[in-house]
Amino acid sequence: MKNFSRQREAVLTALCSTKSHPTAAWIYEQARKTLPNISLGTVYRNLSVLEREGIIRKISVGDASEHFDGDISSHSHFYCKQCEEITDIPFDSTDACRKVEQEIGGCVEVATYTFTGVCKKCLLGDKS
Amino acid sequence: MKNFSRQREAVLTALCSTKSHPTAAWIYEQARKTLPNISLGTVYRNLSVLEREGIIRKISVGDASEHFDGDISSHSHFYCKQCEEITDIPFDSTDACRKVEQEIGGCVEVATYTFTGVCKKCLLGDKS
DNA sequence: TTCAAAAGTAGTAATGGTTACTAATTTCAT
DNA sequence: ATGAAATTAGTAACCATTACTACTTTTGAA
Repeated sequence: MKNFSRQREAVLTALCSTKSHPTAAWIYEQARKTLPNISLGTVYRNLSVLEREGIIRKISVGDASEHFDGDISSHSHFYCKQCEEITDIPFDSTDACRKVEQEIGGCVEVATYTFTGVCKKCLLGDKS
Repeated sequence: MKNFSRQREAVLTALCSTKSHPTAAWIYEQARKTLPNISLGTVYRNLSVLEREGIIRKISVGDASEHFDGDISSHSHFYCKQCEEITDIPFDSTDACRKVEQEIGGCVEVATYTFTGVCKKCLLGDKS
């Protein structure tokens, strides 16, 4: 375990405290509760470092901003385009990664499965 | 087949003329060859309309800008983070979509599988 | 045909997420 | 301790995308 700065620790702690796949802005707000002077740039830089180190993951669902995930185990995501929530799906992609590596003769580091649609809650609650 | 405006037609033609999963900027440059006065905003608006209609698809690989795909058949993508090229993988997700729908009790409209890593060309050409 | 409503457009301004920069602070190996 | 390397707060800049506006084109019913 590396010796993280207080700021990096706060960013990681905030991210790992939730399953909501938050944005940098959300993590910034959380981290400010323990480090009121932390800056947004620091949050972005540490998220970038943590992702490069393979400690966290970045998720792009197609909306305005990037989301992050403290859970790096192989799983997938469902994005509800109505309520904009991202939920985990227990769908492993490890086998597919090996297959794709053979297919392309390259090296696959990360697989991102994103299912987009409308969640149960929104389907029921919304008469549109 | 709808009756598209010349601009919308040019955007769709440009996108369908390549397998490179281009950005809005690239499509804009292509469309300008036939419609020199087309504006970037028009390209964005038409891409957005075409996507909403299900005629094209938007792809987020995690880099700075969105990419688009004129091929809406079910397939996956490999993104080389070194040369930043996006290539097609013949990996169907239809069955997985049905599974996920049962899993969450919602409705899945699109599945995006993105494999990220380093492609064969970059692995061989680069001694890093 | 005619003409008003609807749809689409070019050009430009504004937005907002993210990155870059700078001077100051902290960390850490010697 | 001490100097180099890493990190930070704060702010400015970047740039992909969206919003806005006045104008043009299309459409469809009378």
